[in-house]
Amino acid sequence: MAKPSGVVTMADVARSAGVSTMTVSNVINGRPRVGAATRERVLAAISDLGYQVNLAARHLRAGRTGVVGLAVPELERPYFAQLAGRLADRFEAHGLRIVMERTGASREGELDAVAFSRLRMYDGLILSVVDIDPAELGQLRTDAPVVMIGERALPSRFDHVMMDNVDGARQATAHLLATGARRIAMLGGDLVGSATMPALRAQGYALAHAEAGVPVDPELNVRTRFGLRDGYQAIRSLLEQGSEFDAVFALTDVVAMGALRALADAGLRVPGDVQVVGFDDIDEAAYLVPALSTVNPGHEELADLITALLTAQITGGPTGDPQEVVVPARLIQRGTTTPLD
Amino acid sequence: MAKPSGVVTMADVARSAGVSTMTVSNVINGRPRVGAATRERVLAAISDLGYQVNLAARHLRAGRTGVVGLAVPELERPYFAQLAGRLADRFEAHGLRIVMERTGASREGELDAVAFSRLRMYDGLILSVVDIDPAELGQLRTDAPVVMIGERALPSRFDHVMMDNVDGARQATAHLLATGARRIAMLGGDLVGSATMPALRAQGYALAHAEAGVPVDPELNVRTRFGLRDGYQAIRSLLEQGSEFDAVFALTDVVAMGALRALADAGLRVPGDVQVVGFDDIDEAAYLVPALSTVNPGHEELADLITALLTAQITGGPTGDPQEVVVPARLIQRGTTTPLD
DNA sequence: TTGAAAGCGCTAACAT
DNA sequence: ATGTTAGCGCTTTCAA
Repeated sequence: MAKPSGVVTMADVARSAGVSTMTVSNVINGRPRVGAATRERVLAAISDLGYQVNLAARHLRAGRTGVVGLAVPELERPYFAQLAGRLADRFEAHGLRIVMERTGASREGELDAVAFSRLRMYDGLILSVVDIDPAELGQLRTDAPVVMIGERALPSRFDHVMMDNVDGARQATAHLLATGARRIAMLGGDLVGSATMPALRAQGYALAHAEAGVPVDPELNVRTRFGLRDGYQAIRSLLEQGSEFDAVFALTDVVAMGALRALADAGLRVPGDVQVVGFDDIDEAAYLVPALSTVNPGHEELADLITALLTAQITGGPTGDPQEVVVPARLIQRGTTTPLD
Repeated sequence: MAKPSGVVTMADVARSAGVSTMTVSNVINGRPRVGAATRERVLAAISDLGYQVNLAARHLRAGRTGVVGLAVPELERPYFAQLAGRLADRFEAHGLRIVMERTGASREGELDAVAFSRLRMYDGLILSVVDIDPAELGQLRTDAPVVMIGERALPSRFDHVMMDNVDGARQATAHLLATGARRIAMLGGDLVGSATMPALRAQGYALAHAEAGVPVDPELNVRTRFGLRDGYQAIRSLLEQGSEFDAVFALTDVVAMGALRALADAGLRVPGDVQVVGFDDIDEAAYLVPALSTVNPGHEELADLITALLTAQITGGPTGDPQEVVVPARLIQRGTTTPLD
């Protein structure tokens, strides 16, 4: 029977089986030196009492949880949700579980909520950095396994896996230009910043223009957030202010989805009147009608690298110099752009 | 300076500030009886040393972590990702953080991975039950705050928040029938089971048919999983086997998206040739072209209820009889169905 | 207002 | 093969 409190401890099991807590611990953790008869008795007592290990206690003592944290800006962004699924598959193979939490895309969220304390509940952390300042990275615990993902950050002492934002955006824009587009609206870009996702993708956009000798019209960039509604509104405002454009480069597929809806509402045909390219190659992109042309940032490679780097840190401790890896991106042509022949 | 290990404990801070660990604890937890000067000194030492509380230790001793677990079948399913976002907003207002993990939709995952042990790391758990057996529910720790979500389960001693799967599906199907559809393909339904989501939604489908006096043709139900590709394949197989249908009830919006793509590939127009209704009202539904008619399961009410029930348990202990609440669903008519005039 | 002592449940290290 | 001792870092008494 359970104690009045309802919580059964290892000591209760030990008492009930007539052994020491150490023996119970050995049985639970599958350690070898336990007699068969004793093991049976302990197992019986465990199922009798409905005992479950207290992970907090184990963690406190053993210093590991078997849990890897994944901290992302928003839980509901398909890109991150799908990344989480891929990572969960991979880490499972290493006996580790992924748990996902959100930072709110704020410096505060990224530092305070995740790095400062929660880290202690994880064996390792995968942190999607959006708004953090490289200087503040120094505040993170030095010895905890961390892999950063996301935009290019200044050199830090953490492993860092990145997609090729600039080149991906360059490919997308170049394709649009090659098919004859000359006035390409950009949804969500940042033409002035430097190391954030919106800035990097805008750089690729500008680069493709430069390579093609086509001037960039800043009026065609709409600063916006990255929800469905944001993409919708961006097209609306472009239309309302009378801007002319023959193509759209949306900084994310989600924004592209919002844009496609707004274009349809305005009676503009895709790709006949306006071509559209997104970025991220989320699962939904291939299933839209017409299917969304987009940039695949290298999902599998990213997930493989993140897993390899973090498990190496977890099992091997600090692994020399921090790695900084960029995974190549590639354009996926689908129905929202005109094929080149 | 940190100890050689790199881990700064409360004792280090206490030593550095010339106080006891108890005073440090009091400062950190904002407890009243601490002198202003002492508080300053402690705070200075904390930021000096880069101290962070060890949540495992706190949890072990105090039994709380400030973390609420959300265990769902798949991290990447938009319905759950969007639910997570809503819950995170609400729990934040209570000073609690949501972390999300997956069960893999298996009994084993739901019981073993989540309920049995991980629960010990959370102040409370929101568990999406898919495959669990009510009998096994008895094995869960009695005293931990738990709210179950999802399908109708047999009475248990846990609070349980449900959407109205049967009535939602009934509304969707009834609308299709009212607009003249007579052969409604069902994607993902389970015509024989009883208390799972596929079975409940299939019951609503059958109920609407019965009410309209239209027979159900079991050949029009395609058993399938709930990914985009699954919806796509389901339509393909229906088409290949020559089944005729004038409407589609997809058990989830994601399946509906896959179906829409397959219909377009087959040259069938929506809603002209085939009407389509989904279920879940995920954010994407409103932005598809044409926009997806679907069933809104009451997102905000569900999130409000879950939050209220769980925070009540966390702050107030066991709250008498377990609640079982069903939130009404409502049909959202959009572009994939023919409007009734 | 502050501190000392005790112990949460578990496991590493060392007996036996 | 099993038990004993000690202590992970924190917070709850209770005392000063």
